[in-house]
Amino acid sequence: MNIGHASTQTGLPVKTIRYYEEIGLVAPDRAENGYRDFDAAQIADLRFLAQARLMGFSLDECRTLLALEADPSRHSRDVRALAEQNLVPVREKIANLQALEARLTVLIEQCHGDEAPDCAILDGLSHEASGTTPR
Amino acid sequence: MNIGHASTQTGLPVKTIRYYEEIGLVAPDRAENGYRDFDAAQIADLRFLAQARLMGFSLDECRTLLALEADPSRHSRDVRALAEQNLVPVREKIANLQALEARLTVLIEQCHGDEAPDCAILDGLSHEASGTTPR
DNA sequence: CTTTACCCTCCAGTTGCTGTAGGCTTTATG
DNA sequence: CATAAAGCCTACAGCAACTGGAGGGTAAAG
Repeated sequence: MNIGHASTQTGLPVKTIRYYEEIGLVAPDRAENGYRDFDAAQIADLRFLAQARLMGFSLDECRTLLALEADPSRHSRDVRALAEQNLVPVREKIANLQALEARLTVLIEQCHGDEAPDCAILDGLSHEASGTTPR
Repeated sequence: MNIGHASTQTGLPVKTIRYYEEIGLVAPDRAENGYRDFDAAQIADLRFLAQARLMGFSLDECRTLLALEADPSRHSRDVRALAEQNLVPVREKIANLQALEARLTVLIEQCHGDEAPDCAILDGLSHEASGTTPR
């Protein structure tokens, strides 16, 4: 199966598939004309990758997940640990974004949104906070 | 005020401040020894930038916001439009992350997390979905 | 006087792709 | 059968927004 077909089968853009090969996530054979040739197992891997990416796993985590999937002596505990690790930053991001959304919404509500230059949003950005420690 | 001091005053890492200069967001003077020299207005700009970044604005949007802040003939309507534009992807991201968190949580709950290889998470990644259209 | 702490510039790397250029191969159409 | 369109290939550049490191000058402290 050539790369275009693999793309329609997995939902991954052609470029992305080539990239995944480049970084060693899949290793398709090559036909005589140099075209990549994916077999069923590799298509399954690509689908797995697509799902794992959707679930927020990094490509590096995906690599680990693929290895776990291929390893019959794996422990589900290890997979679970990885998934739990992944959940932490997701929850953090949600919390941060919600806080952000709240602050922005308040600022927007306070801004008149008219011809005048006075603006609660600019004021908020100017006079708020300071003193977070830099690295 | 040299860059280290500017960093403690604004909470921005030294490297980031240099980067902001490189892309033209601030233009500090230079002392005779070549050190950057920030005045009060520039420190205020950096603080503004730090806040705006925290609020999720891109550096490009920050540039626009800084220009609006400096422009006495601005209309608060324009600022508000920008802030509202910014809110849309924030809300999208929240929704996506929440969906993600839900799916991941379910998978984790279903996974035994023991010595055995059977794993609901791997199964979920393998057998779920397909057929999203590639670009 | 030497150590330590800052400062400088320039270059490379990060993540996960995406776009473009230049050039084969295969397939469809006239 | 000739040509054109589609699909494949490689290789390089670029995106956001920094971060890290090398290599070297300057300034404040002991």
